[in-house]
Amino acid sequence: MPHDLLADLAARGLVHQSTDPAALAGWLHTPGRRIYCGFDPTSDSLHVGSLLPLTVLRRVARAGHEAVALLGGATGMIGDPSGRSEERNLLSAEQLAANLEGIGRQIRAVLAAPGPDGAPPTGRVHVVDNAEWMRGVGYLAFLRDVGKHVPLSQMLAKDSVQSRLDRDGGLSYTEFSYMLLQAWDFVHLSDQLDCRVQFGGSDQWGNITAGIDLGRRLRGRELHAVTCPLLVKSDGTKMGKTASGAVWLDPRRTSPFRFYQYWINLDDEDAGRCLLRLTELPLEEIHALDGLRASAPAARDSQRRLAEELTRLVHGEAGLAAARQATAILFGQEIGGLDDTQLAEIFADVPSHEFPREALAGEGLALVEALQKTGLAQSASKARQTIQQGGISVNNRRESDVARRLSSADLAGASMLVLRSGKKSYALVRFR
RNA sequence: GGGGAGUUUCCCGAGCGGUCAAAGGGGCUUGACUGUAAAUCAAGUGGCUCUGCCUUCGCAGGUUCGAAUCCUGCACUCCCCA
Repeated sequence: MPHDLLADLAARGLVHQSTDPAALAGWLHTPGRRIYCGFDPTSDSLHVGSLLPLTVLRRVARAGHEAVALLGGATGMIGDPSGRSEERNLLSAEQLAANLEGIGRQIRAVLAAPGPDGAPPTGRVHVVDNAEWMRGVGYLAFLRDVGKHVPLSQMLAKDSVQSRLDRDGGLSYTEFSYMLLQAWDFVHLSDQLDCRVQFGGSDQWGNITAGIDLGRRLRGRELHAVTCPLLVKSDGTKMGKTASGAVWLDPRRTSPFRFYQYWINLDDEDAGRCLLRLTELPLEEIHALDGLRASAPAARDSQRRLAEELTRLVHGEAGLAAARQATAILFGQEIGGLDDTQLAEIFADVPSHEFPREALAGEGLALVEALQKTGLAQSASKARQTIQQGGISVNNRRESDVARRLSSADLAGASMLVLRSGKKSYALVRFR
């Protein structure tokens, strides 16, 4: 277990900027210190992008300190303009409540999950919602107690404000005020929990320093900031984005299998960086994996290890087992000998289409039609072309006959069969 | 307000009145190679009851045996001058 939190973060490339390192190290010298990081309730699930700050909170709790996860129940009413090019749409109260409930549950689960050593973080974990203390604050009181102590020149100088003012859309007074709320959160948490460090993505620097300034002015207290670099892939795109959308932590949005596959598919450089930044594997082990990646890239040990660690962290052992099983079947040979329940489970997140049982009788169901109905091919013409090019498989066995018809002999389970286009696009066909 | 240029199939972009479903590039799909990678190479890329048929070239009309290509009107975009 790393005892020196800052050194561990730095070694893993997790520090982008920080306030005075010496003072920070001095404060952290005492065990049991509290460090907080905020999470925006913009959706009812976190996605891969939030994994970075979340795992940092785990590191905090593993290093003998206490992690404070702040849910933006109040700030979520406003919307953070940082890193945004346009004004945010306000969330409805119901939506906000659902989002808080969803991400709160995820945060607690991830922070309580066992690490690679089998043990969960030892440090205490606090999950708080800033609506708890903001709800009762009146506008006039806030302006007098907080706003009065924040110079407009400093607010205007923030990058997040500047970049928006330079744009056509500008930003509203509401979003402009966001940083005051976050600043007050920091001061409040320093009052209540003696929490003196705020951690966040590099885009949060402006908001965090606003809190530091406020703490100095209101309390004469020294607060600290640590930001991490934004997690981007080597091709410059955001981590966690795929062609089909974001990779979510919620298994209903992104199945454990697809979550696992996301990491498996990272290129070498990204896999190495993610091992370092997102997993809790010891540095020696990560360096060993770096070596293997250089000497035997084809083995893809890094990707596999990364996918295993993160899938276990987010979806538990059961989720990891399901993802592995699905992977073995999907990337294995011919599919067969499985029952419908297993098939349905493995292909849970794959598009499916149901045909009446009679479709299999007589001359059977045209493969072209099945491909079209399942959405694997956009039209019959495309379906034929793909078959001719050798891109279509039935139960993982390549099929090159354009006139192929499916019959009951093609069923992989009692009433299902599996179609595949190319290497990775699957569809489940059910007959009832 | 005056003058000019333009609107093409997912995007950019070429298109002689017939041989244009429409050059080329990008993207995307599939294959080969491979590491479920990258790069590279190859094929495909409007639809269908597919050696043919139908629908597409801003919109609506017209000329013509025949138009994305010519004419008229309308809409929108861009540039220059006031």
